[in-house]
Amino acid sequence: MDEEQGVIQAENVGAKVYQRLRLDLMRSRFRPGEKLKLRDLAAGLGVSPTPVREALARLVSENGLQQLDHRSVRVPVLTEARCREILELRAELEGRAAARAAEHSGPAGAEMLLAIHERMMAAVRERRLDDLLAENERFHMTLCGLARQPVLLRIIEGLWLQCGPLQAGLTQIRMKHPRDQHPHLEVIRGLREGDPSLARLAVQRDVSLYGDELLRRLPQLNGPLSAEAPA
Amino acid sequence: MDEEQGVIQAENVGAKVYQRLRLDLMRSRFRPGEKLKLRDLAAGLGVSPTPVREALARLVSENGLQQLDHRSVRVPVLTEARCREILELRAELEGRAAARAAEHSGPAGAEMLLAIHERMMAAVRERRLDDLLAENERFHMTLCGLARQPVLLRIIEGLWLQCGPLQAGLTQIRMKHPRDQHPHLEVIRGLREGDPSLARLAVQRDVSLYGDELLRRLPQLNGPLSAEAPA
DNA sequence: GGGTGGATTTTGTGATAACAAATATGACGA
DNA sequence: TCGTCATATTTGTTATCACAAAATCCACCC
Repeated sequence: MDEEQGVIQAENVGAKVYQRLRLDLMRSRFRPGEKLKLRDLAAGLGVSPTPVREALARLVSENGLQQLDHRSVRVPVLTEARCREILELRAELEGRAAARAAEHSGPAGAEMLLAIHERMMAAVRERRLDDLLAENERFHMTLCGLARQPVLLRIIEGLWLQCGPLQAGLTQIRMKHPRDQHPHLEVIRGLREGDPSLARLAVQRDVSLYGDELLRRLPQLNGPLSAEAPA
Repeated sequence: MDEEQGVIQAENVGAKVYQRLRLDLMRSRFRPGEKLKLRDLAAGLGVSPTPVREALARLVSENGLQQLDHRSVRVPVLTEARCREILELRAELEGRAAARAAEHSGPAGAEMLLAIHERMMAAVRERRLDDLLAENERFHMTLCGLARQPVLLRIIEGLWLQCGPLQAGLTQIRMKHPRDQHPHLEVIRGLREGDPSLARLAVQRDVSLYGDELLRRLPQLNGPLSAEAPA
């Protein structure tokens, strides 16, 4: 059940289901608008509805899922305003985390991030799109973890969770910057040189650059499924 | 079950229990370190353990409660570092919300806040300490609501939830600023005059002024109960 | 009298079952 | 052929139950 995603030290079934669904949402393994059915999920995971219900309740209260009509839940369909708000907050808060990371994480952190980034670029070259999304998520979460601010990290994870379903759009983006000027590399340089404001600006550039592209594609990312719902 | 706290439009029992516990935590109705027992809560609310368990799981995933040993949960006992982090983030994010509120909420918002603040001061004079805490919470949440940024509001609520148990310390603080220079009044002036940076600075002053006092008292706020746990 | 070992009780976990509401299905009639 | 109403199925909700692990208690022994 834990595949490649590192150790999950959840003991009870409810927490396991929660972490599994949460990570799947952050890595865009569900499509916006998709309705989640209790018994289907439970059967798929080989557990009873009770712990699944617990997991869904947790995700709803983090806005990782939307409560539809007091009965069913679905993967969020974001309005443009909400999506913009999330991206603004991500830029602000991930920037803050990156600056803090640059202050007191040595070059060790930079090397860790570089390894992740290179795995991500390999995934791009080889068209392994799921891995691309997973490595990108890992890059950002690792960076924010280096800030050693657990409350901030948790908030940022929550923001990723909320815009997770749209991250799939990243796989459609052909960015025009040359390979050796990817914002991630500037972030890494900021950490390596202990330059907080460089790190902050680079992260903000990454988020807003790709965020703007996602915003442009938002209708088509939501589209196929938001049309499916009312039909 | 809904007392004075405004309309709660939760339909299912689990959500009702969740909202009840959440608001009680934000308003410091529980003491740090207190262990929450499933069957006791259920009996007290006249429901079965199942929905209570759902509510507790939601609160744990928002860090409004701490998972003790993979079995029991307790009201958080905050370290100084964590408390400081929460207060820093509150200053930043509530400041951001206040600035946004000043930009596009007219004097109507200012009057609403003034009414809440005056109820709060009345509660101070008459030593109604629970009401003091409730009105203070209402002031901050109403202010942040005026920013019309639901994602940001939710994050700030989460931060209040996490430091809620410590807010009880506010009742012990005799602040030295004259009555007509309370930071809340400056916030209101910022809104009334449409001055975002005044509103931001005033909120930040409020949070850090009272936050510093709470930090000084943190050991004694945690103390009685964190001593209770190991004994 | 104090400490240790076992039994009892407490407490959380998760599956099942009973219920209710909503949705889907299908037949009948216009 | 299409709409409508009744029925059947699906689906979420919550209480109950069975179980396991932890904590408590009590007796017994040193």
